[in-house]
Amino acid sequence: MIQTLLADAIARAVADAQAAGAVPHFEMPPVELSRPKVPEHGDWSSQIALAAAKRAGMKPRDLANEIAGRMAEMKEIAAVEVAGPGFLNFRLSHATLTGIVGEVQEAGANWGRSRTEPAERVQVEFVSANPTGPLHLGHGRWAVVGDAIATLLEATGHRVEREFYINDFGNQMQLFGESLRARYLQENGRDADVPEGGYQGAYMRELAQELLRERGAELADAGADVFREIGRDHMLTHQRAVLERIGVRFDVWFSETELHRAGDVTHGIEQVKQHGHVYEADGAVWLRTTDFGDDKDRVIVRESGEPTYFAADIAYYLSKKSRGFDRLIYLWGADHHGYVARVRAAIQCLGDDPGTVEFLIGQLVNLKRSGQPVRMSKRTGELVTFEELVDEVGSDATRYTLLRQLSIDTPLDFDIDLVVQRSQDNPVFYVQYAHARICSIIGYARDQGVESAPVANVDLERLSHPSELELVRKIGALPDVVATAGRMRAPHRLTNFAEELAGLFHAFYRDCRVVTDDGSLTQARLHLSISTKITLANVLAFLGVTAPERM
RNA sequence: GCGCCCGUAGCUCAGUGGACAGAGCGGCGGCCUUCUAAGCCGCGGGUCGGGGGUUCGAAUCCUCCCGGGCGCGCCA
Repeated sequence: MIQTLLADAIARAVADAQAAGAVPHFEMPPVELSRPKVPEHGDWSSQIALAAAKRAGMKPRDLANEIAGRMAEMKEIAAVEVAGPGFLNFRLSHATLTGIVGEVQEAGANWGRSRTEPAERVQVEFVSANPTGPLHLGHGRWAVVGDAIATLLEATGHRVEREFYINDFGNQMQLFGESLRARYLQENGRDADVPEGGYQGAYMRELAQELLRERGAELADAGADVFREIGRDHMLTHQRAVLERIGVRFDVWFSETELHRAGDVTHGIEQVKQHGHVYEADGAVWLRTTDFGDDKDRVIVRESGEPTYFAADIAYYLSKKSRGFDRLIYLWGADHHGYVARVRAAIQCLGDDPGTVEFLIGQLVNLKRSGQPVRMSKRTGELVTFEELVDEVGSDATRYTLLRQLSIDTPLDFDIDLVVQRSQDNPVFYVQYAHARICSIIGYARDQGVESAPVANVDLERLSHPSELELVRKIGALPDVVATAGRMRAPHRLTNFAEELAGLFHAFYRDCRVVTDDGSLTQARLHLSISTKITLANVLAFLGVTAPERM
């Protein structure tokens, strides 16, 4: 890759200058290359001279000049200049630049992927909803984001497992079972009331009707826990189906109840006791999480002898740990951020390194319709489910919108009316349109009897128009963009890239006609189009969005 | 009160300590006998919430203040 080549060359130039006595010896900071915003600053730029000037005891510009003088001969570089306070600006040779078009085609579907050393085995846990109701938009956001982060990690060379933690234990589940039983009895014409604080939503009635269709009246005498189990399974099936529809698949569905049944929670409590940090007070068992920065200590076994949810969290962590991952990523909603400190503290109470565990906290989603907030409340049943949203909006637009502009730190406004519009308000179509347009051009060329020649036989150096070269530069940036997006767990960088790339393609389309009488130019532009198509398709694939051939 | 997050154009938001802070939308005005007008071009628009500090250099890091979101159970 170009930037590693340049970085190595810079390091070598510094070493040469030191050997020649032109530059004193000093410890080199890491060499970073970036793409300047303005074309006048070249294709790649490095601030190494500014960063190292102090250590070298030289003026930045002098140091930069020493480096530049030793790199001018490189065949990949057309020019290297020192600019501003001491930036090194590199302009690639025409052959190197246009050669990117060939690189892309060689890589094909792998264009944009890279390796990270060391490669890690990573688990990403996300969504992790209660099976007491349908998924809502918040869950949908985490589903899409978690999946995209997992995909990015895979694209940068890591091995990833996606896991859904099923919160199917405790009072809420019991209440859910009782509520379902009441609805079922009502459907059978019996007298029953949904308990105080129970689940009133319309979906509970539908679920009861579903049971009636499947099982008739045979459950009339069954207890709440039977309904709890059956209801749980039905809700999970529904949740899984919606997730499938937006292309999110989990490798593991992990049940909290199973954790209890297998004795792992009890075992986990024993294990944490062995590390100290545990004491008894007020009849309960506490973990001294304040030893590791938590606000207050936390109960792990209640006065009643029941383990707390937190105890299950510890057991769950131990389960993850026992499965041998190098890194654990938890993706939680903002409403759970208060738990980060205690889980992290618990990990330290177990003597483990919290550095291998990441907690990504995402902000909430405000659903709007024509600018007006849509109220969502599970209890009253007045809610827009994620499924209804996908019905109305479609998978591509849903995914894209949820991934876009998503530093997950920012609350997201999701306006249904804007998202369903097939217009400029909706960037997903802008990007998809560029892809479809390219397909159309390739089809047109074929109709004109122009088939693309093997890229090795094409004179890519015929590409010279500014719009062509800008497009090539953008295409060449994909591996770097993917690597950064993965490292920063920031999939929205890919939507930004996709929109910029689409924009540059449209500019190219405006300025440069692909199919002309000039045979070699036609081939060069056709291959530029093909490489753009590959790049767009790969980005969209990383985002889980389709790349249509026609629109 | 304490903790975490946020505050960038009228709106929604990009911006990994670097060069004059960007995009889309909205507003106005142009471009289809030529490869998809779901497109392109032009015009406007900013005390990067505010004050201090660190740095050769700050929207970015530190600190205080203002404004907003979320969280602070032996619930899950």
